[in-house]
Amino acid sequence: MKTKNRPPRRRAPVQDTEATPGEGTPDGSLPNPGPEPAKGLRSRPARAAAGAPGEGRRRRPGPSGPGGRRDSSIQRRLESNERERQRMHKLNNAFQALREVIPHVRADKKLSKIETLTLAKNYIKSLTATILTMSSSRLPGLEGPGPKLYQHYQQQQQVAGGTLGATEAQPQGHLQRYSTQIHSFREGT
DNA sequence: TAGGCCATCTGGTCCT
DNA sequence: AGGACCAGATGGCCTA
Repeated sequence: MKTKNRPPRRRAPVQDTEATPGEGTPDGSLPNPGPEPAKGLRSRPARAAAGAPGEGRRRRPGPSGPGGRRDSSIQRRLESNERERQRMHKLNNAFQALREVIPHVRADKKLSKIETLTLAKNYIKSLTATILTMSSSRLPGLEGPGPKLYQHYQQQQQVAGGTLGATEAQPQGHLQRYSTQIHSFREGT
């Protein structure tokens, strides 16, 4: 298993190998805003540096076509890139916040995104199972939140799709699955 | 070196 | 119309 506690990386500022030095990239984070002859997709300098290996994999040119982009179009694209970056940063912040509330063993190792989501899902399920167990045991056989909660839970499980296995449909299954998963992460599998 | 994970760019589509 | 969202593509970093 690999560790994922790398320090946060930031992609090296794009320095267009094709762009004329001194042009564009006002903050270093922008790609070749220069007069790129608009292959539509050739904005990544590394791509060009790599000799455009995926010639056939290129996406088709944008609406502007092979004729090149106008300055206003480039400006809009750069603004869009910046918004997308901010959006992804927010998403990553949310992932980090989620990591911090999920109990897991490998405190020294950063959970990957997929691990975070998977653990969170099973953690929620295990908490749900715990609540159901506690509430139903407190008021056994009497009208109270317990039985209703459990009925509601079962309904939700059915609505969630019949794809759930028999074990999955039972509260105890979630606890077991979650603890098993934590254990597997600890083992690094 | 291969594979996993990630950041970023980009064009298309959906939504307000 | 403009921004948000999404998915594909690509390259960098890191570990086994």
